Amino acid sequence: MLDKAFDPKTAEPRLYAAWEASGAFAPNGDPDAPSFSIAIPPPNVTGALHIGHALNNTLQDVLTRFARMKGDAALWLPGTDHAGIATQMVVERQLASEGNIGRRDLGREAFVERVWAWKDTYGGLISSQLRRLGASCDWSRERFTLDEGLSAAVRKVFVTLHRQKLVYRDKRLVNWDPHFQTAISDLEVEQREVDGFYWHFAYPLEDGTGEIVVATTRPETMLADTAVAVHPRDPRYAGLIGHCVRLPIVGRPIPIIADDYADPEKGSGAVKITPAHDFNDFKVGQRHRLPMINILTPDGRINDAAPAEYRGLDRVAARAKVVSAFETLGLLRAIEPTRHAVPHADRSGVVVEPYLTDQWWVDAKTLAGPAIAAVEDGRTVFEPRSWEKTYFEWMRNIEPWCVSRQLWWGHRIPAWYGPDGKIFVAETEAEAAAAAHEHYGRDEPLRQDDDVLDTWFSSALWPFSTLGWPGRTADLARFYPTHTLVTGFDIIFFWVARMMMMGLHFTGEAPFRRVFINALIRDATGAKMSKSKGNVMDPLELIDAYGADALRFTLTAMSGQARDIKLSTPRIEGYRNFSTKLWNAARFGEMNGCIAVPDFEPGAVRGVMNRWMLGETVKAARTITQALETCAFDEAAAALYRFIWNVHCDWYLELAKPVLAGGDEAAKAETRAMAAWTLETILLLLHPVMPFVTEELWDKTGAAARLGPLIVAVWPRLPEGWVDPSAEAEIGWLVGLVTEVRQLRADTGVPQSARPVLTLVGAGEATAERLSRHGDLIVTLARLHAIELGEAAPGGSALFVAGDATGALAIADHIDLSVERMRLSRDIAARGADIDRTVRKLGNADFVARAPAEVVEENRERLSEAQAALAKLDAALARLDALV
RNA sequence: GGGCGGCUAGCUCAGCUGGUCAGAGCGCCUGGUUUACACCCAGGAGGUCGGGGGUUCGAACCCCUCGCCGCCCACCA
Repeated sequence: MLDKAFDPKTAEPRLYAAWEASGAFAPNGDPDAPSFSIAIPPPNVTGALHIGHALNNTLQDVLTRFARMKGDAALWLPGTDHAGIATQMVVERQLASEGNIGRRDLGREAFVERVWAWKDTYGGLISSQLRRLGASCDWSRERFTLDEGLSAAVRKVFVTLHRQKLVYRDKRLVNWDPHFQTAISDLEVEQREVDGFYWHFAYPLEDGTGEIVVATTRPETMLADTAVAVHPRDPRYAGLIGHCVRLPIVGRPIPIIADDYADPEKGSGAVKITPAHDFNDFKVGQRHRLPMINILTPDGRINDAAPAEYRGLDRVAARAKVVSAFETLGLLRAIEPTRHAVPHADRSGVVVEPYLTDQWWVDAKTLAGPAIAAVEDGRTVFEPRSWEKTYFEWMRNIEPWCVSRQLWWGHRIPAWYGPDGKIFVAETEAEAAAAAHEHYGRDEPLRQDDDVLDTWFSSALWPFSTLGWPGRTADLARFYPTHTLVTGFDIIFFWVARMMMMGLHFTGEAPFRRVFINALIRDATGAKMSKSKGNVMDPLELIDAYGADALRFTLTAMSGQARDIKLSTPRIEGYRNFSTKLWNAARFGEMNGCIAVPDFEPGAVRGVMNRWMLGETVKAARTITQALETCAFDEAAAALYRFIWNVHCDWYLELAKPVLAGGDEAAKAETRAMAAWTLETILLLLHPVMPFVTEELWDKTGAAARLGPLIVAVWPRLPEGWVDPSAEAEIGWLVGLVTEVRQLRADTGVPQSARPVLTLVGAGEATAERLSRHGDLIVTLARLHAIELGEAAPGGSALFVAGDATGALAIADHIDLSVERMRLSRDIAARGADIDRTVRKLGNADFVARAPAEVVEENRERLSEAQAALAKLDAALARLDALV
C-alpha cells in the first residue's frame, strides 16, 4: 500500500543514487541510436547552485531525459569552469581573512597551489547540488576547464591561431582594472550612471593672445594631454589650427589640431586629446601621430610622467588637486553638474581606466564571419529566434578580443620570450626552446609570459574540448556537434558567440544545432535577485520545502516567458500539490486492483469510456512530445497538468469508480487494465519534468519490475488511430450533461444532499441509447436520485438545454422560484445576445461572400443551435410563469 | 543615439500562422465528512485584451502613432 503522500526528502536521494549507480546517465551503447548531446554551461567552481542554474539545468535535464527515453544515445556532459578572476578573488579573500598574506607575498607557485587546494575542497559543491536537482549528467565524463586535457586544447588553439595570425601581441589601449591590475575585455566592463561634473578648463594660447576652453569629467587626465582638437570647419577656431596652447600645470606646449572628432555642437567645440587614456583620443592620436603619455601606474596612481607634486597620488586625489590647481590659476571657467555613465569593472566594481599596455589579442572579426554565416543559413538556430538579431548585431560590430589577463589562476599563455624580446609561441616549453635554438643558433634562456588567458577563452572550446579534442576520440565523432545549448541571454556574447567562432574554426562545424535562450529569474516583484537585496531564492531551500519535482515543474512551466520569470512560492506549492494529486491517483489505482496486464492491447478496449480515455491519452502524448521537441517547455507542462489533473483524475477516474465498484466483471477487468496502462503512460510522459515521483511510482506500481527503471523506459509512441471520435462525442455529451446539472444545482441553491430526479424530454434515439449506457454514471456524478426519459417535463422542475433534449430537474422542493426565474432570464439574455451577433454577421453580405465557407457554415450551425436552445429556455420560463 | 522585450481578470501569466480565444494557476466568494487526495471536490464572481488611429467582411492577434515599464549595445565634451 502506498503511503499517504510522496516524501521527497527521503525518496529523492535514494532514487538519485540508484540512477547514478545503474549507469543510466551514460549514453546507451546502441551503435545505431541517434546521438543527442548537451554540453552543460559550466558553472564557476566557486559557485553555489542559484535559481538561474536550477532553471537552466532543469531544462537541460528535461531534454536529456526525453531524448534518452526516445532511445537516443543521450549525453549530458557536466563540468565546471575555473573562473579566473572570480576564483582568484575568493582565495585572496580567504588569505586575507586568515592573516594578511597577499598573493604577491605568497608567490605565484604557492598561490596557485592554494587555489587548487581550495578547488579540491570546495569545488565539488555545485556538482552535488545539481544532483539534488535531479540532473542526469554523465558524471563519468565530468570535466574542468583547467584539467590536463582541456589545457592541452587551449594551448593547441592558441598556438594554431597565432600561427594563422589570428592571435597577436599588440600595444593598445585596454580596459584596465586597477584593483586586480589586469586588463579586461569590453564585455567585462559595465556602465554605471554616476553623478559627476563637467569641469570647463581654459588652456592659454602659447602666444598669450587668448585661450581655448575644454571640458572634461576626468580632470586628472589633462596631465597626459598632447593636443586640443577642433573641427576643421569650425569658424571660431579656424585661425588657431596649427598654433599651440600651453598645458597648465604641466607647462608643455601642445598643438591645436583639426579633426572631425571634435564636435562643434558640444561644449566649446574644442576637445582635449589624451591619447593614452581615452579610446576616442587614442584614435585621434594615431591619426595625428601625437605622443602617447601614460600617467598612471598599474594600481591607478599618478606616475613619474606627471609633475612631481602629483606623483604617487591616487587618481581620485589627483583629480581634486588638478581642479584646485586650475582654480588657483584662475583657469577654471565653469563647473557643470552632470549624470553620466562611467565604466566599472564587473568583478571588482572599481572604475576602469583606459590603459596603454602590451596584450594578446584575438582577431575576432575574422573568426566572426563563419559564425555569422552559420546562423544566417540556419545551421544553428536560436530559440526564440529573436535572439539571432542580438547575436548578429554584436558579431557584425565585433572588436578585437583582449585575451590576456594579468592574473595567476588560469591557462598560462604558451609564449616564451628570448633575451631580446623575441616571442616563441609553442605548445610546450621544449618546443619553444627548440624554436629559440633554431632562431639564435644556440640555447638561450627563455622566460614564459606571465599572463594567463581570459577564462572565456577556454570556455569557448568547451563543446569540443570536453569530448577529447584535439584527439580524434570516439566521443568527439559521436557527440559533436552537440544538439542543443541551453543558456541565458546574458552570456550570448561572452560565451555563445565565442563557442560559435572557435567551434567553426577548429572543427569546421557549428558546436550546436540549437541554442535555447532561457529567461532570467526575478523575485515575485520583478526585481533582480541579489544577495544585497536579500531577495534571493535558494533552490536548495525550495527543494527542501517542496521537493525537486515541484521546483522543476514550476521552472519548466514558467520558462516560456520571454525575458523574466517572476518566481513565487505559491506557484511552487501548487505544483507540489500536483505531484501529490498524481500520487493519490496511483493510490486509487492500487486500492482498486488496477494492475498492469502484461500483454494489454490498449487499442482493443471496448468500453466507451476506456476508448475515450485512450484517445485523450494519444492526444496528450502528441502535444507533449511536440512541445518537448520544439523546446516549448511551458506548453509541455500545461498539457501534462491538464491531462493528469483535469482529464485523468477529474473525469476518467470518476467515471471509472462506478465500473470498478459494479458487478460486470468483464468491464471491471478492462477498466482496471486501462487505468493501469493510463497511469504508466502518464508516468512516462511526466518523467522528464518530474523524475523522482514518477520513478518512485513506476517502481511501486510494479512497472519497474516488468520493464526496468523509468529513466530508461521507452517514450510512448501512440497511434493516432486510437482516437475514437464517436467515443469522444459520447463522453463529451456525458461530461456536458453532468456539468449542466451541477451548474444548475449550484445556481438554484439545491443542497448537496438533495437527490432530485432528472428527466430528459424530447431526447432522440441516440441520446436514449447513450442514457441506457451511462445513466447510472450520470446519476452518481450529478448526485441524482434517478434519470429517466419523458414526454413532458414533470411539474416543479427547472429546465435547461441538454443537447437535443430538454433537461428537467425536479427541484421544486429545494428551490426558490424567483432564483430560478433569474437564472432562466440570464441564460435567455445571453443566448439572445449571441443570436443577435450571429444574425448580424450572417446578414452581412460581405461576410458571407468573403469569409471562408467553413467559417460561414460554422456560424450558421451556431445560430441554429442557439435558436433551438433559446426556444427551450423561453418555454421553460413560460412554464415557470404559468406555475406561479 | 541604436536595438530588443513587455503592457490581457486582484496577482503571475497562456493565447502559435487574424474567424467559439476572451483562457489557466493563485487569490477571493458559495457549497461540500462523494470510502485516492482538504496539498481535496463541485460551482461562481471578475477583463471595453495600455491610449488613439488605420487595414479587413472580421483584430488581443497585422500596420501607424502615443504613453508608460524593463533590458542590451554605444556614450566619460
